[in-house]
Amino acid sequence: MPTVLCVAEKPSLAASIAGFLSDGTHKTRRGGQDVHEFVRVYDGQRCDFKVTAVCGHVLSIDFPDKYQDWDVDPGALFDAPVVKKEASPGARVVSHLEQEAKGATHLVLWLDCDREGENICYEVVDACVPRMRPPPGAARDDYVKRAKFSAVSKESIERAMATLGTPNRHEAMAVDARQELDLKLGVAFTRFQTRYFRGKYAALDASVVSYGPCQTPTLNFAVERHLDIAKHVPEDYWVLCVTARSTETDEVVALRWNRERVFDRDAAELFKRLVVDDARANGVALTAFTRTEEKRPRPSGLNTVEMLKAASAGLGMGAHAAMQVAERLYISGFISYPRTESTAYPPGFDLRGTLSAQRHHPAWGEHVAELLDGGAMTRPRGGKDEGDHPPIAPTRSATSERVGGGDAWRLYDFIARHFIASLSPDCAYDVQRASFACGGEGFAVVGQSVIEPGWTKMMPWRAIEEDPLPELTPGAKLAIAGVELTTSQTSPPPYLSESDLISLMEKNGIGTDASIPAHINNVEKRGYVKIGAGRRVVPTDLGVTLTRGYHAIDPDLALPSMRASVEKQLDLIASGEATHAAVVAHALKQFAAKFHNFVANVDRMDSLFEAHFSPSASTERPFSKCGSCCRYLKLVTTTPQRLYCATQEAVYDLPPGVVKLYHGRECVLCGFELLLLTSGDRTYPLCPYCFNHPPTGMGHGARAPRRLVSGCPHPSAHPIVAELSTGPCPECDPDDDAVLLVEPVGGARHKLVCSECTLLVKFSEELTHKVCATEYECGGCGGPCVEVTYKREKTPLAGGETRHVACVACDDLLRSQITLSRGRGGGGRGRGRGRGGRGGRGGRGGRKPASERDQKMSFKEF
DNA sequence: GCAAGGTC
Repeated sequence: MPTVLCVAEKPSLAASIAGFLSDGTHKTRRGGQDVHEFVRVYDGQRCDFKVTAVCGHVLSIDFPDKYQDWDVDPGALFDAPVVKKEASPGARVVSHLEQEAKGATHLVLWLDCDREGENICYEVVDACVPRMRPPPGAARDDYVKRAKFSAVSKESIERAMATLGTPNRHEAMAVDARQELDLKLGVAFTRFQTRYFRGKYAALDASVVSYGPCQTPTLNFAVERHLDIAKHVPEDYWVLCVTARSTETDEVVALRWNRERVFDRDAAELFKRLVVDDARANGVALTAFTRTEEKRPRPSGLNTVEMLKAASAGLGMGAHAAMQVAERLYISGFISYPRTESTAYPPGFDLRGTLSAQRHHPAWGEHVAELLDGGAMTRPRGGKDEGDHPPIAPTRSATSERVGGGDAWRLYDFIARHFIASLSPDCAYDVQRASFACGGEGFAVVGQSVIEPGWTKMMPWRAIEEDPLPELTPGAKLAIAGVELTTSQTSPPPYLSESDLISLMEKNGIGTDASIPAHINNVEKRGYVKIGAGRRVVPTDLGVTLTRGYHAIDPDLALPSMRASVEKQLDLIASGEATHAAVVAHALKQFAAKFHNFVANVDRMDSLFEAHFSPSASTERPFSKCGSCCRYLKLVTTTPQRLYCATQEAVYDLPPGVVKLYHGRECVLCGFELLLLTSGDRTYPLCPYCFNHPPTGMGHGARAPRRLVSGCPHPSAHPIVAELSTGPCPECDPDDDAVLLVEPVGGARHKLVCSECTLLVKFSEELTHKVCATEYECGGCGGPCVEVTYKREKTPLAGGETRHVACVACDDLLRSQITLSRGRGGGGRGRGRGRGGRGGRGGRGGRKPASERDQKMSFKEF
């Protein structure tokens, strides 16, 4: 008799399928993998049927042995071959398939109907076909068939059996491509990072510094929130709290201010006065009062992701742990298959039967009986049937003792309550909304009272809070009971909850319902995050440092968008629009380029690591203010010297030289505290942010912003330079945009230095107190004037006057007091720019760049 | 020692 071998993706499915196809007459041969046997007509003749299963993927991809050595250049992995090996050799799945395929005439593939299932089809085919004995002359497509089912129900399985097709090679190839790309990208980066950082930082106690296209974006979500918290600057705000008393019932209600809050104290006090005055004279006017019946809809069916979110947020169970508990409940027969994307039950699902099983439960049996007998039972709301498995439901009634108490009971309790709730009526409640006006300000208050609790009886934590408003008549006046101005500060957002993280991952296509818990577990295991109180995900120093590093080198490495773009390319393979080879080659080329760029610029991540993991971290001291978070930057004095923002994990390189604070002055562009850089015998203003991120639009036309000579790297067009500028350097080529600057040194300010050449213009040290740039133009030559302040006792001006505004080129007095010389100049130019920090900030301030002023003057005129 | 995806 011909033999039909059926292979499902998991043992539970094999049992269900055998049950449906044999009408329960199958016999089960137990073993490592169960085989269910029966006789049934196939293709017009009676056949022996054998239904068995694999356990997910049979094979898994890896590098050949010679690439297992970590001494191999990780960059070479992108071009390395890949091999498929048995996924779990201990399970002996391949030999089981070979054994059962021996002599079989037909193979029917019952793998899950998704891309991964399509790929497993071919893994099964490769193991089985060589051992089969197909009918003579039959083509492969005639004896290897794919069953496509949209639900695990008798109808759907029978329909699949009647409409067998062939496996989809394109979809399988898309999975092959994903496997190869994930492997190469992940392993190359992981090996490189691990070796690089572990060798370098003794304080880093991580055995593996892993990278992965899913785990890294997962970490990135947690770090993004961490940085939002770190850069939060508390802001004072004021809230007008008004309580009114109903003159009819004497009840007091607290009104909510329509402005909610204001950030200006004077404004808040003004509003308060207006309200107090009007309230005293006229009371509070009720401008509107409405009453509406609203519904809180019952839940739809429970899928895996929703279950994990609820377990984490409501039960305090980690996603990974919850999944393990769910699996145990499933194996023990208490709940249905816990891995599903569907939130709607398939048409044939026996909802009433499943509910009936709970009729005598001590905790909720009464409610269930009401639903069943009182005709109140409904279908779950909306939802989507993804065709994989029905939503998660209890399969039999159980008590805490029966399931083993603890987490198993808490999860079972939740699943059962959710299921019963989804079949219960919606919750109906009455909402009362009242609007008030007083002193030109609007106020509102909302109350609610339950009409019919419906499903919330089963899930009391989601019940409507009873909080009705007193009966109010529109047009009524209320007496004021109190007006108070309360002040508070804005607070940062909380750390991401695990439940939020799961939502973000799902929304951004990071991982699947089955792998999301694994990724979260991964980043925790690797020491990138810690799960804090309330299951909030708090990144560690290592996690923050790595993520900030990726952002400094190539943000794509950490952002979820990279995964999304790869998925798009894989879709092209699945739809047959592109070949596996073309897509893999293209993506590998991109990845390899990213890898080499990462290696070339890894020192940017290094700077961040040093701050946390090297002994030099202790030598940092608070120095100048960060314009971004308003906290102090730390000056790291080890070469190359740099400023480090601990709250934002940003590093700002500084050029060589001695840095000092510039009288607490701030850069008008970015708000960073300005520094004075002394290099050689000159001192220049320096903005640490603009030095690393030269302001755009501050250059001259298409030319990049220039940097000043003698070690000062600041763009000459920057407003702080313009502020000190006294006009073009008379010695330099006008095209060089060289400007004479007042040397910004505290105390004796009596030198002008050229921004490009080594020219020094010194005012008499004996007479001069200080020299400043001004906006005045010289009446003679049209050039800028300087303001000279003479020492009181030495002033050459009549009447003891000390201020003298004049032009250095035209004014005889000034010309007699200056000497020109050549300075030593400073060191070389600053190091490369563009490390750490954030993108540029908008805003343009200060005066016109010095070079734009229409000024012609030659040295001879001096 | 390394990824992500199945599943137990």
